[in-house]
Amino acid sequence: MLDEYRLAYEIEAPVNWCQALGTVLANEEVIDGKSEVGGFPVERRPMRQWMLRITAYAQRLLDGLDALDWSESLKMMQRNWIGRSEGALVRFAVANCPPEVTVFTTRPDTLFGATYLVLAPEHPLVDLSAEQNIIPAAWPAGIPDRWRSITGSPREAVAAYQKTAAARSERQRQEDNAKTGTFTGAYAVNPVNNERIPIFISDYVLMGYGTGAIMAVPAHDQRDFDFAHAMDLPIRRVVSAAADQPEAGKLPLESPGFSVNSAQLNGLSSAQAKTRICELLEHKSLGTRQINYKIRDWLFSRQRYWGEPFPLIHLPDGTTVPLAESQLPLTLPDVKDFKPTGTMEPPLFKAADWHQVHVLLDGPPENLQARVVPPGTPGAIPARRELNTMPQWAGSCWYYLRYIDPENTTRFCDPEKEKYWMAGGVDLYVGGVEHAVLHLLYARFWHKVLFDRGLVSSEEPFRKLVNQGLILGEAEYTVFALESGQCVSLADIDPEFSTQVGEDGKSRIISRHKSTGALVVGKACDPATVEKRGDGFVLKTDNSIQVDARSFKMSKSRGNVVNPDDVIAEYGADSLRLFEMFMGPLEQVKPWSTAGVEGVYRFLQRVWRNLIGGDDNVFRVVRQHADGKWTCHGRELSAPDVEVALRDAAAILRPMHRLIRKVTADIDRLAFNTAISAMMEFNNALTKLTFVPLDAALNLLRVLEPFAPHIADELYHELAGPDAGVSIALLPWPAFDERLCVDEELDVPVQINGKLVGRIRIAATSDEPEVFSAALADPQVVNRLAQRPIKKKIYIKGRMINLVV
RNA sequence: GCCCGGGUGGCGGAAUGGCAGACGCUCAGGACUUAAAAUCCUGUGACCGUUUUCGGUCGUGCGGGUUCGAGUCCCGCCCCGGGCACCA
Repeated sequence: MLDEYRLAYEIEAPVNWCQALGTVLANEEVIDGKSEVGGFPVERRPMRQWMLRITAYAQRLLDGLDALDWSESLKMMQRNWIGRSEGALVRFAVANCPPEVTVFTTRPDTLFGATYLVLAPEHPLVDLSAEQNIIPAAWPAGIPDRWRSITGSPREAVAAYQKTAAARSERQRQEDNAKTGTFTGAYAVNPVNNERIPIFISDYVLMGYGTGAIMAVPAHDQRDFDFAHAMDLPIRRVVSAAADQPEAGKLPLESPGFSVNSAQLNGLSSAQAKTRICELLEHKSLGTRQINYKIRDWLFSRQRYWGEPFPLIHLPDGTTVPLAESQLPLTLPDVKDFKPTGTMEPPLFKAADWHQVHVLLDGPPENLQARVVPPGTPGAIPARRELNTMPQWAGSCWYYLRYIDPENTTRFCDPEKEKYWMAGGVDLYVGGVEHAVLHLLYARFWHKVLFDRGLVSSEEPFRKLVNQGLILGEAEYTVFALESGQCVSLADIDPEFSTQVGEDGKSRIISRHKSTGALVVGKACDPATVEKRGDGFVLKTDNSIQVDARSFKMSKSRGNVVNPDDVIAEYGADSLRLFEMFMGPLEQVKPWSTAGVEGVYRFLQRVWRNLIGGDDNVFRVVRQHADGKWTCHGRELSAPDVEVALRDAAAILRPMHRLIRKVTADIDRLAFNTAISAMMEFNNALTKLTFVPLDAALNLLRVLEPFAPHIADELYHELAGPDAGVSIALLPWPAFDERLCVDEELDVPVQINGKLVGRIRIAATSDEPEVFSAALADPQVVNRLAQRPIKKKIYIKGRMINLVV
């Protein structure tokens, strides 16, 4: 319960029904009138469904974003979805008719410019079957013809328009911005100047937002402006862009300015006028300040088998009570057929022996619980289980909490463990941006509910969030051709491509020839047949033909899907994993490259060969024992070999410390690609050695382990033998010595006036005067200076010398 | 239209205001091989000159600016990707 309202409630309302999926969907799961999963058409249908009152948390979901370490774009998506807007409710009396029309406006300062009202076609005050509607029996005298959509009575005109509007899907409404509507025959009275203004209905006003009614200010709103033009309605300027001229700024002027033609508001800035008019309206009880949100309640039931069943029992008297706690958790029944029924009934409807039950009611009247008992139990009444199930988001709203304490049988999670792991939210959460207004919004909502009930210690679930970039399909080159087969340059076709799915199920890119308008069809071409020319790519055989080069989102119809199982089968899971991290920055969108996987696969093979030898079984890892003896694969090294081993150990010492430092720092900043480069460089250095010191080998494996765990552990066991322990993953992370990360001698570049002229070799310990004298002694530098006097000397320690002449 | 993110070789990308192009892919040449694959070595931003080992000029989407020094900071554009959009 929240403010006397249940957080979960059942309501009969128009919902998003998707026939292809056989279920209803939440608003968040519908994109441009199609299902988010699969892209199937979605229609509005009235159904009785469960809702969660996420709107009650709208403001807190908005406020909570500020402190989160999430990308600005992701926060923006949530802010847009929640859609807070500040404004006022204003009540308009209807002439000769008892009901009032209440409108929501974010621009109450333009009230004097309201020259008509518009109601959504579904608005209750124009519902012809309702007792209290505002439609008069006959048209008022002298109205223009174009105000009426059809000849006939106002009731007929309204009914006709409602019918056309209902036939247009939301998608059609969005695509067609032309303004249509009809006069209702009724007039409203503008409360600030008592002017009689006509009331229209039009589908540019949506029933689902605000009050479903607007005051139209055509001078300061593009949509109202368009409608006023279509209906020949008066346009009255009430805002000027400049304080000192009454007519500044072209109409429609939507940006704030200074009030004009607005009686007591004249001269005020739009912001001041808003405050003043709200005070006035509130004083006269004509309106109130109001904050509106776009977000709607969350439709939480689905007609699917695979989902958590609701622990609810419907009683014969029509009431619904929770299942007895002793009978939780409620699990799905075993069924043979779990497919959608093809009707609007959920699949569980078919499990009659599961949902038809007998129950006993326990507990106080305001908190009844239903306990399922065998039929024939004295006092038992017949009842029915809830047939809908929860959406897939239900589990993802709390799994991160359950992971903390998965074996707990009495609570969802031990409070002590919750405090330890969740202090301030999950430390780092990595996920796709496609969850922006789905999982990431829902989970925040649940978490706040749990917080309010004292069940979790933080108000937000995910403190830091990183969106990994989408992996696109392999780069493709597309050449366009006419139906005759003649190739057309990219420059000669309309840059707006569209995609068409052919009879074979494959999609093709099509466009039109710029001058002739003829159809051109895109066709993939081999990368070997194109070359770079200027900003783009052209055919090698005909340089006048430009081709399109880009990567596309993987999709079945395009046929560019890469299945990770196939990659694993060919290169192994380590290679796949490693390559995904090597491709580039985590958050960036990047194209797939099978040749690239080959590259990291070769790297792993080189590591293997460096450490335990290849087919030739030449073992190279050497270890020094406590008694000073050196062995390689159990054999003692000869004296000359010991010399070599000592030299190799000295050569690899500093690179090894640098490797550990680099990987440690890069993991911290999630720069996995550069961490892997560092390992590759180190491994290349190992290749040049005759003998690989054991600690260099083990440290490489230890830092490689998080990236390629299987091969790292395998090699570790090979090298460490019986002392290996369970896994390299359990060994502590290696330490590095900052002093051993710097070479004893450095090459420092020398610039004259910012231009590179040479480089000098200095000891790492050299101070500034020593460096300058070394630089000025360098023949190359002396030559380039050509006797010119030095005005300024700049030395950036260990990195750069710049001499200004 | 509004709001984010991004433009660096043939490609993916690297670079606390300090040697642009690390690392990998691709391609070319060489070694090994009867041969091929695999592997190893060398080269691989563009242009120009000596045509050798070398030297020069230009170069991080475009145009300006700050600075001894700019891929990096500032101002103005262009292009690409993503999100939102009849929400009053």
